[in-house]
Amino acid sequence: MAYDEVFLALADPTRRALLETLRRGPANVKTLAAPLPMSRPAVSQHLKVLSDAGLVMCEAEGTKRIYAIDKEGLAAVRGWLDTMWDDALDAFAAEAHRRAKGKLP
Amino acid sequence: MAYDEVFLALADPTRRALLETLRRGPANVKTLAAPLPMSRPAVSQHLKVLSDAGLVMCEAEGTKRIYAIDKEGLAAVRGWLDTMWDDALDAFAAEAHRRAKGKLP
DNA sequence: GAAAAATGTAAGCTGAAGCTTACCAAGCTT
DNA sequence: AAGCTTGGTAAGCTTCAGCTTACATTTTTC
Repeated sequence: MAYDEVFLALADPTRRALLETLRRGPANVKTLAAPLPMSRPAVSQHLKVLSDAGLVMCEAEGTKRIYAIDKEGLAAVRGWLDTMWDDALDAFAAEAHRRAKGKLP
Repeated sequence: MAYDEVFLALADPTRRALLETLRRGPANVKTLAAPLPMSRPAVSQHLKVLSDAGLVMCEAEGTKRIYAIDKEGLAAVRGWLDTMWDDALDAFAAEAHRRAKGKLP
């Protein structure tokens, strides 16, 4: 799993807006592009980035492409954050203990 | 809270590497820069981005600046992801229900 | 107080991300 | 089958992120 792709995908506000729309359920490209202040091809490009990152998946339905959130990508980010969070808590506790024991600031 | 800054900060592999080092406890700039394949000023710039995003905090100690993980930034990202996750689960369940009830694919 | 250590900042370069327009492909509709 | 709808892709432009070198600043040390 490439964290680089996932975080880079999440770094763009337009792509996060797309995800927030898809939060409520699947949608096709035209619907997704409608409220956004940019051209439809731009939205297609954003969707490709999200798709490559594993954050959304696509299913053809006639001429339409129905996009939906792919939980795998989100799970990966959650895992990374959880590890970071737990270790940071441990390090924080250890640091506090070290300070309380040794040199008081 | 500016998600833009946080996600943009996390999008860079060097900055994630810095966070993974800080996971194990606070460190100064020289120590953080040592294993990285770039100049020390570059690392300083990365630390500024992380700091602006609220992901790390800094404390002066003599001429040294001790950087440490700031849990607030991480918490913000976790919150965003959790909301996304929960809503995506609901939407997924609703979609499955809709399909099972109405037109079977 | 002069030299050294640690670090932030400015200026400049390079590559890549994001947008647009134009074009192409595939499926409905009549 | 001719035309409309939907949407992916290519080429080109512009802006910005990230790196480097050079310089300024602050605190410690001798």
